[in-house]
Amino acid sequence: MNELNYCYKYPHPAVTADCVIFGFDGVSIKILLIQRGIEPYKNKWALPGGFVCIDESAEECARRELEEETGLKGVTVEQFHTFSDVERDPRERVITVAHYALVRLADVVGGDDANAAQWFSQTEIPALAFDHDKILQLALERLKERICFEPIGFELLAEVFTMTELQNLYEAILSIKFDRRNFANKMLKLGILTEAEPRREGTARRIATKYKFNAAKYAELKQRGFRLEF
Amino acid sequence: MNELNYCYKYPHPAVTADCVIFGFDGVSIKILLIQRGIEPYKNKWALPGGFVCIDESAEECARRELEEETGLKGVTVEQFHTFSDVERDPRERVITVAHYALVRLADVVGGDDANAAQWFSQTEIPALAFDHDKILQLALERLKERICFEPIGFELLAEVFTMTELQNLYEAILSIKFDRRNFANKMLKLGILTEAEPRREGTARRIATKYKFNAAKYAELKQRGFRLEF
DNA sequence: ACAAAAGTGTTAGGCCTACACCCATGA
DNA sequence: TCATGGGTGTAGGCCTAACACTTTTGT
Repeated sequence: MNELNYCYKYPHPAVTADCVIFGFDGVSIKILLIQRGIEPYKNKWALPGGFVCIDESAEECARRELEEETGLKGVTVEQFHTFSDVERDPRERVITVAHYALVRLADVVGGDDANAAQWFSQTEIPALAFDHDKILQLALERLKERICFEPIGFELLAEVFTMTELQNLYEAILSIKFDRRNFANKMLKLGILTEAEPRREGTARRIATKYKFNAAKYAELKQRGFRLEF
Repeated sequence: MNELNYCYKYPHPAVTADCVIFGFDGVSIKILLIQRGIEPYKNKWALPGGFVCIDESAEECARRELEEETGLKGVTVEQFHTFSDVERDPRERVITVAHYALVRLADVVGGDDANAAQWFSQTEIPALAFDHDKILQLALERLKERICFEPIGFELLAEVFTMTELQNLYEAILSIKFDRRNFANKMLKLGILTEAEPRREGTARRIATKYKFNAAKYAELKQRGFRLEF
């Protein structure tokens, strides 16, 4: 079963799909890495991902590999760049379609098989296999750009969250501090948040108002040509 | 020379790089297509592009194919999406890294060999080979998004242009009408335009002021964290 | 002379930013 | 009681959008 059974008239590159998975712990952005069990780069940390099968799209591959390697199921991944430099992989020519996804930290079941999947803060990231450092850097840039124009941040928070949590998230991603009142005003004015529970009257002044992301309202606004900007 | 000399343990897809080339004739956006000389889809119109060689990146391939098929040299192309659906090509599994570029219409020398390269308005686009309709649609969307945040429009105009020409370009891409004065104010306030020639005094009131894009100033502003928005 | 293009300013409303004090809770 | 976090409003500046008339030139 080690034979070279698949033959072509011209050389073909191999194609992989890799995933940059972002999480948020309330303070900083985290990235999910796996430790490689095989050569090359054995024992090095790397982005989850693997070879695209002949009967699946890159996105399907990314989701499949993500589940196999980290236990994450049903994650919405989005491709952001294809890395096609010639010398990316010592074994053979490999082109990678890189994806990113935002997940709630709590959803990661932890390495359900031997694969060590682990969350890292941006400051703790070890040297990565292949050109995964480069892929990660670009993913971070895209995340910053994206969160200004699409309500992707909510995917990182619990379904119900406080304004402070949301602000912390924006501040962590963009590395900017916002004024508390201005942030809340701006965010509420967008009209895509709903108060999750009726505020309690009288007594509880200290308990923060809880919000939910209102996906239906966002979809409606977007259809009308509304452009989110932050 | 028809032998299958390149063999792998697992099946490999072929990878192509295709280009959506935009031009502007002063009124509408144009797209450069080539007529295919070979099967499949022989005689159909298609995006310029071709198979990525084993020793070149997707971007290098896009530029090479562009020159071979349309005579356009030294164009800056940018990838915008990778199309990896399984049934894209009847011959074999083909994954395409799609690129776009903006060029001045005048720069296209015209089909320098037998390849018929021709500009089409959006409304005249014929049925395209493969899934190139889909690729083109996405490129148009990206162009719209992009022009709001990056000064890419200038690549479509002559080096020196009038405010009206620039406005026509924005209106053509975004399908929006702007107020003449507001458009000019907003654009000038960005600080990335330079008057190209000193205005003539006295006599010529009717002759429009000519501008140039000031790339140096834009680079400087951008480095300071300035974000272009339109 | 007529049509087409270009030059020119103002106003009102909305949005952004910066900023300070009080109250409730938990340690 | 003290530190922390949350709730709340305003004023000034800037940007935006809406809007009309005049001049020049080419036909």
